[in-house]
Amino acid sequence: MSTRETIIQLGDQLIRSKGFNAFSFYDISEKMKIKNASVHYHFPTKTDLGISILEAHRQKLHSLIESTSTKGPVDKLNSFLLIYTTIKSEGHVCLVGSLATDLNTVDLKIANELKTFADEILNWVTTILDEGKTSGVFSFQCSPRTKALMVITNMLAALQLSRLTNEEDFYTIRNEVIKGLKD
Amino acid sequence: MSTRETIIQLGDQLIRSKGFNAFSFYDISEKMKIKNASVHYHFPTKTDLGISILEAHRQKLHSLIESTSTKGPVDKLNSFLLIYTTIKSEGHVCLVGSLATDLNTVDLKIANELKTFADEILNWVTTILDEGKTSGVFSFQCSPRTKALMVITNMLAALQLSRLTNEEDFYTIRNEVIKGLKD
DNA sequence: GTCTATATTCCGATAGAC
DNA sequence: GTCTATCGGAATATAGAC
Repeated sequence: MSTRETIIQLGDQLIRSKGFNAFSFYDISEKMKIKNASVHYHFPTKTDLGISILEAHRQKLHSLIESTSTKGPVDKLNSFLLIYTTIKSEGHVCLVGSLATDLNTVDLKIANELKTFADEILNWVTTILDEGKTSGVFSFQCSPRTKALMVITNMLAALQLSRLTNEEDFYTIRNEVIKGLKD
Repeated sequence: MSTRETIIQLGDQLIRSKGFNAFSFYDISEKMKIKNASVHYHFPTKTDLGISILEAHRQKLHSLIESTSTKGPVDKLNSFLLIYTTIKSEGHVCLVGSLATDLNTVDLKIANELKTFADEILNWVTTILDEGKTSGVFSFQCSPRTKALMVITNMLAALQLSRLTNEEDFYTIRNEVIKGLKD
């Protein structure tokens, strides 16, 4: 992996473990055994790094949407839920949740990129649920978009709340989300 | 209101608008037209202030639980949901969500106080849903505690996600939470 | 591309006068 | 209880050598 990619990866982990305002370029340089100034060579400002981290997440999402495009709604939803299970196994929170709580402190460019990312996630899940409802593998009363909002908020906050109440609560919520698609 | 109470109130708003690591004692002193050092007189460390803010929230919760104790489950649930609607009207996120994403950066005392607060919220909502299920005004398949986890995660993340997708999505989620208690 | 060195700003915290 | 003044540390960022 290139230096640039490593910085993005470490920055991503730091945002999701400590928050955007709590991590520093030194945190990254220290782990890579390079100097602070070297990180600035690749990303002049912290905002530049934030944007690149968001772009990497969007790219990864686009790849996942593409690679699961021929599968059924159940498989697609499992792919979506697996994102959160992976994050939980790392003990972190998701990028959207972490940056959403810091929204008023980040550069407008980051805020806008984050909004685009959130919209893309919402649109994907809405499409999955719509397909599933049409084909009959999912059953719910409200609109696919509203159900997508419910599913996403359950998973996003499951990562945050289960840090406080009980780690197992994440899986309790995850299982109930799945059950909630068959009523 | 006393100086101490004003500091707590402003600190609370700052945590929920900018996050714990992004606000400073100067932010508070500036708005109160006093000096940085005066804030430190009331709260020697930032951790001390964080603890007091959490204690104030717990106290407020206890008062709400007490004052609604004679009401029915529907009224109690509306009181719970009103907390989030009020926060939304201010454009902020909730204290639990804000501090949960910063959990790895705060003093252990704050983390423990936050966990207690989250447990108290979960226990209250669980009790409300249990009462409602027993009396028949609420209907759901899973356990009251699991349903409480679903409701809380929906509301907590609705504040965060609706900042990004659409402000109206908060109310969409809120209404769907209510509908979800009558299936 | 990475380094040393440094400029600049900001923050948490404290000492001591009033 | 609030003030002035300041210390010490940390973080973002840049200049210029290698």
